[in-house]
Amino acid sequence: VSTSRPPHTRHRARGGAALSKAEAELWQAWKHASDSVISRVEHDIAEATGLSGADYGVLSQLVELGRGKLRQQELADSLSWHKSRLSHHLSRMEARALVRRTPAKTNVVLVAITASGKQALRSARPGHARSVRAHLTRKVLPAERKHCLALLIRLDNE
Amino acid sequence: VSTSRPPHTRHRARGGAALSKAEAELWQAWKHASDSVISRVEHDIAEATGLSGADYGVLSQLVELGRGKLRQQELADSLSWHKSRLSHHLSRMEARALVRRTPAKTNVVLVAITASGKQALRSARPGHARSVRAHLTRKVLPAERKHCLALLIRLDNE
DNA sequence: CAAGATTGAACCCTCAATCTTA
DNA sequence: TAAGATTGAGGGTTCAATCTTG
Repeated sequence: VSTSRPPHTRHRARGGAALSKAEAELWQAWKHASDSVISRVEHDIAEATGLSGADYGVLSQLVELGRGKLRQQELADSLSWHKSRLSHHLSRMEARALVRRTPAKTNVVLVAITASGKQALRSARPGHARSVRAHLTRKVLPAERKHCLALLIRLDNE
Repeated sequence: VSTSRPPHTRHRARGGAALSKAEAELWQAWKHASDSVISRVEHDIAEATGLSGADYGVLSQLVELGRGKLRQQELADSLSWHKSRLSHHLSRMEARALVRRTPAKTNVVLVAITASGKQALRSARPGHARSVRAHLTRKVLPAERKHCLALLIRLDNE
């Protein structure tokens, strides 16, 4: 009915040969796991505090990387976000008074967490920690932790 | 990444104690890796064929799970998608003639891949396989593959 | 010109409400 | 009522174009 079912793709993985069963399995597992861990944590935070995962990431980078303030571009880099994504997002966060933008020297914009941003972050932290533990760190056994970290870093690079 | 942890938040180490350095490290690595692997693959597919990762997932489930057709609900389950996400997405795909929806017996809608959907999928497959290999499967060493798969499944469950 | 930032259009996803039919 | 599906609103993300200033 459809395209040819790949009959024997097992022995040689040439340029565009179909994924082997093992490869497809790994890919599916990766898609599902990466999707579900992140979205569970984000769901937990949002439910408890009204902050999205993105909001939480912005606020915590501001306090942990800067001491409450960062240049916008530096913030974008630390989050691996496109600058326009950050720009749009900060507009929304600014409207909610979580951050404030102030033009600085030349071409640069400083982003600062506000008092209510700090408050929101403070009250979100415990739940965030609980959620990360429940959905990620508790499920990675101590024995595999180091190895797992190395793999994740390898996957992120290049 | 500076890490001055307020010492006075430590003694209340109930459920919500701040993440340890190791935990935070794992969480950051997870966020970055899961984000970048998926988005690299999606970017590659989109660039080569104009299909999004979501499009590709829908089309391949249709041919691999059904034989070109599936009940909408079943399709949603297999993708772990909310039904409304699938409904919206199918509307867009239907407008591009990649799939066709036909109401069946009772309350059920059958989703079928069209000829051009098959064509699009066929031409996207080799690039998809190359991309998945480049960004995921080749980076997981043979020795760690099995272990990695088990971890991913563990993370997805519960 | 280049770097930093913004904007608007188009697309995507979630949530809650709704429609339809058994 | 319940299951299957749709709809609309509202955020969120990307891309390309634009603005601004050194």
